[in-house]
Amino acid sequence: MPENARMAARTKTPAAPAGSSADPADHQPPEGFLAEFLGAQNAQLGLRERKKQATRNAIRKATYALIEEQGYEATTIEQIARDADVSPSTVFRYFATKEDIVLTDEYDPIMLEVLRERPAGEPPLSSLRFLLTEAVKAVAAHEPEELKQRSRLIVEVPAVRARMTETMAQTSQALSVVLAERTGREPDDLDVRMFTAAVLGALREAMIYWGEHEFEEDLLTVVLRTFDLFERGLTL
Amino acid sequence: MPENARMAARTKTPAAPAGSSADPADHQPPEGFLAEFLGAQNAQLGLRERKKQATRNAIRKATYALIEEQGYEATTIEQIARDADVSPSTVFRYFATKEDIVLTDEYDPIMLEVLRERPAGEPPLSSLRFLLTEAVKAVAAHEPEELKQRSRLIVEVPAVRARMTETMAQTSQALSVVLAERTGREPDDLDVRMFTAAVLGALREAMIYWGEHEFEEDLLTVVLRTFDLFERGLTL
DNA sequence: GAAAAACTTGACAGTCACTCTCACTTGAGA
DNA sequence: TCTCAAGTGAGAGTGACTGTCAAGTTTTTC
Repeated sequence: MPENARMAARTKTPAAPAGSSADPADHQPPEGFLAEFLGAQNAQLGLRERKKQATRNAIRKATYALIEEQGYEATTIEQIARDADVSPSTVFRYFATKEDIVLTDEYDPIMLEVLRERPAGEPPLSSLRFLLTEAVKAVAAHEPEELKQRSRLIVEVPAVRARMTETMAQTSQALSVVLAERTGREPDDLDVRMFTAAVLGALREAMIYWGEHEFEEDLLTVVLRTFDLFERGLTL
Repeated sequence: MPENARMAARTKTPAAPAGSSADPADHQPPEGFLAEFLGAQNAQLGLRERKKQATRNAIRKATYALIEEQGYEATTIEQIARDADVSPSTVFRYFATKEDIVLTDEYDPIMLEVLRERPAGEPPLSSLRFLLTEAVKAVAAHEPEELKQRSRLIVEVPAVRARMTETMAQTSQALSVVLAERTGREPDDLDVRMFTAAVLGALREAMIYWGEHEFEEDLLTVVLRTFDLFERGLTL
């Protein structure tokens, strides 16, 4: 069920055959290298860990289905638990809040890793541009439907939006630490923190805009516009 | 985390008469013109309205006192209601969420008014700089203790921080509309929205930084640093 | 391969923010 | 003074979330 999506991501790259890599991976990795990290993980994991993954996915899948059918507010944890064949306690063991069931993704640690490996002199803004456009590409390719449903919820349900903002703020913090390191500053340098917060704040807005406008444009396009604006020094 | 899908329900805020600044009740010190608006309001209001103000203040006061003494989480609505001499129902009539009791301020409509009256050609960034530094000055002068306690809560209590972020996002939206108007764009122009979101995102970070560092610097100083960063084109 | 250790789960009871309804009171205006 | 709208308290929910404990299940150890 949920595994197929995961497996598909692992073996995918439908455009370019996996075995014979036509491109010698210069600095522009093939479509969504981020996604590969994900699949690579549950290769040879213990039974316990695999079961956990399955439960997690079952909960998320049940949640998305229920919300699709009856809306966010009307969907209770009890219903989710029933449909996912677990107890309500278990749902809360996997997700701290109801919003998290919808929002949680696990790209963060990967992004940090990738950020650390960017060329030494690269300007922070360029690093972020690379990171975030790649992330968007990966998500858009990996789970396009979830992405839209999630955006819809972010626009419509204040609690979900608030929770997303909070997780973005956490991401911002983590990115700041690495950026500070890369530019030789204290880990909690105010300028770096404000810079990162500004970028992520603008991206949040871009994402909401995208959802409000019924996904007319590509999300990637909107994100690129964000970075263009920053590259112009944020002059209006 | 509780669901706060309501909000917006409250906020009546009288429509700030633009020219009628002839206030007979002038018991408020003239620091920061923003503060004046506030005092001017409950001058000659009906008994009903004055009672409402009193109730509102009683609730806030009780809340701050209880939190001071036993912490945010440990403070329940029931306790607040008891101390403020009202029923729990009434507390919720005045504040949509528990967080709002701590956060609510009514500067927003004033800021919009002031923004509209800024000189025509002024660059958006300068307008925002003026607005927000004035707002900070006003709050710092008007209720310095609340400001600190609030900042402490914002740093320590995720729910409060999330709620503040959400209200800042609303402010951002409102400011964007006016800024768009002033620069001759569509009301929901993406660039303007991203710009405003970036500025407010950075300010949020600055405020948290200020709280995390035990208020070593002036809040105003930190805010000015934010605008300086933007004026330098956000180059790190 | 069995027993111990470590982890995961469901059941259950409880707390608390928040909603809704309804009868009652109080201030405003005629 | 009378009338009506607005504000209030009481009370009965709902549902997210927490904590605890006994009963499984997987992993580790000998």
